[in-house]
Amino acid sequence: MRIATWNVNSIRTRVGRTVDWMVREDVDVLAMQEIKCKPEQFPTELFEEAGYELAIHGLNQWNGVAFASRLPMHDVAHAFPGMPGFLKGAEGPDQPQEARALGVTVDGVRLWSLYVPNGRALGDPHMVYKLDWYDKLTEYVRTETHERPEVPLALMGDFNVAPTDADNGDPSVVVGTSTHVSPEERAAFATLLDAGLADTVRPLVPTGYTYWDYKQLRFPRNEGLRIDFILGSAPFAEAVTEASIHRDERKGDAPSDHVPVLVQVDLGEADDDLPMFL
DNA sequence: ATGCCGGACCAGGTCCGA
Repeated sequence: MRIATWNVNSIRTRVGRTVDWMVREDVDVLAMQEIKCKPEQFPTELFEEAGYELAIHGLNQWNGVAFASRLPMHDVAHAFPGMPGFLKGAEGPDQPQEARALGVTVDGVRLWSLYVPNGRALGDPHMVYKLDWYDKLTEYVRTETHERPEVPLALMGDFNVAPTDADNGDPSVVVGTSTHVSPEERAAFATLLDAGLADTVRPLVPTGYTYWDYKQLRFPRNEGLRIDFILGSAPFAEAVTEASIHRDERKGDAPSDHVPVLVQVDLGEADDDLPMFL
């Protein structure tokens, strides 16, 4: 199974190149972020013509997550348990949830398309929200991997953290003043992994970024960030046989500022002729 | 660098992103 994630930064603007890439790369399941539309506005036709069905979670022009899959999707969830909400000008629990998470099960694999809050600035209430979001996501992963350790689980999406200095090639993103690289955000990301996930791409793709700012010639200068990940529980991560970051998708007309990240997962199939009797 | 791009709203100006 070939599984990918892509922050498309408006699916209505990017539908052509998104479907073209999926067909070219033989993608079975794509997790999208920042679709920036409601389900009734989603351009479904090109996906369906290419043989994909859709699961869409969008509330307005902000955020929005979706899946396109060639295989049937089950158990669709519009939030993970305990997922925080956020309301501008208000703090505290029980605020309305934004469209930042979508869960589906495909071929026995639990998949999430996640758009982690940006944080906006160090000290901004939105940063408190971001860190709380990480806390609650971590708690979900702990519970899930403890209760169902045999179920392959993958968190895919835009995590809005560059976990190490090697993941930050943007000279304007500086530890001490910038979001995405602060010790608190990096600790939150590390704690999420400690809950039972592995970065499935890094071991196979040791360098490269997944995002370049539109401004300041960041892409031609290759001054980007690696903030888009496919994080897998043990049974998922052990089944990853290939991984790639598709830098070329940042080129050409009207690209997203993010590029897709793809893994090949070879999970044991019931019809395999493996020597199970051993 | 707090908005130099780019998208959504929807008609000129604001909000948002990392």
